[in-house]
Amino acid sequence: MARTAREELALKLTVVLGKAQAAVEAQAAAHAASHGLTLGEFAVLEALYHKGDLLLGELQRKVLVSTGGITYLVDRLEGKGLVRRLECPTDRRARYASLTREGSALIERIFPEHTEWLVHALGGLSLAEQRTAIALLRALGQHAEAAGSGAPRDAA
Amino acid sequence: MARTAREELALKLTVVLGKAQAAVEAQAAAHAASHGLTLGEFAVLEALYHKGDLLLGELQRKVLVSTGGITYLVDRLEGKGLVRRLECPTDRRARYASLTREGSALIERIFPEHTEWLVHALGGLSLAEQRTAIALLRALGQHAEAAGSGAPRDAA
DNA sequence: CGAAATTATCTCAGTAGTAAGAATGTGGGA
DNA sequence: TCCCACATTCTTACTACTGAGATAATTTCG
Repeated sequence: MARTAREELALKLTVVLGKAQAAVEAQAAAHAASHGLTLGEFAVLEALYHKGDLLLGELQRKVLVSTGGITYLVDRLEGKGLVRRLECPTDRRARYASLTREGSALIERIFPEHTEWLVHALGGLSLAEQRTAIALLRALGQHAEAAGSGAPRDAA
Repeated sequence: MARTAREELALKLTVVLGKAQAAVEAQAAAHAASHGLTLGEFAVLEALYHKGDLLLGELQRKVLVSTGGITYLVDRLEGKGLVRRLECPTDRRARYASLTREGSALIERIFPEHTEWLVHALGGLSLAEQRTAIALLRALGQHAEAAGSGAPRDAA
């Protein structure tokens, strides 16, 4: 029942991938929390900051939450006065999410800080190593996502 | 306000790290769910399978949940008849978590499948690339975790 | 010994999120 | 035009988990 090298590597890679991501996410979450935001809220503000007003559906796909989740997230940000909903002139089902003046000022102020935190957190790798890691993780992610449809040895 | 290469890389690395991990986790969760388990439940069974009976505190640190979380997880597994609590003979506060016969049979059966799913999900990288990724992610995780105490430019 | 600090688990209220389905609106044929 | 499939958001019930504090047992040490 000896485990193959391939299996050994897969188990180890899964573990270190999870731990590395958790550690980086914890850093990012700590920074967001220091401004009273969750990571999801930060992600919404950041998306609106860099892309301008977005339909809730577009935002939902960008932030990677469920449809119920984006409603909940935007509700919270609206409650904090950072985001508001705008009607869509061409489709009465749809709503835009849009930064308020306060939301815009907040994200403009804290996004550079956020970047600094990430630079700090990722400082364990040289720039060249980071480039290598990006390439490997991109390939890994794309393959894993594609593998999503279909179990191993699936005939489909 | 040009962004430095270092900042650009940090942002990109954070994104691809998160996506890659999410894609792999989704695969692992899908496999666990196909046997009626959450990833947390699977992790508990796996830990007990490979390490033998563990105190709840040991298990909690291994599975990376809060103290309340491990109580909840073990409650669920006890409800499913896969795990039972045993008293500790030398410390009346403590309890061991221990696989039942069914729990043992289940994890013994599905752990190899789980490994296969991971091998499949990680197949986007060659074995050599996986070794490189493991080394990089290990360094990344260790540094990020250590950076946990102390914001960037923190004097502490 | 006995008080204080520590450790181990559990309880409880709250949180961020999912999933399914309802409500509403849109647009393309027959 | 009317109908129907689809798109978009919201609602509701639920889930997995956290964090703070409660409880109880153990260890430390004056």
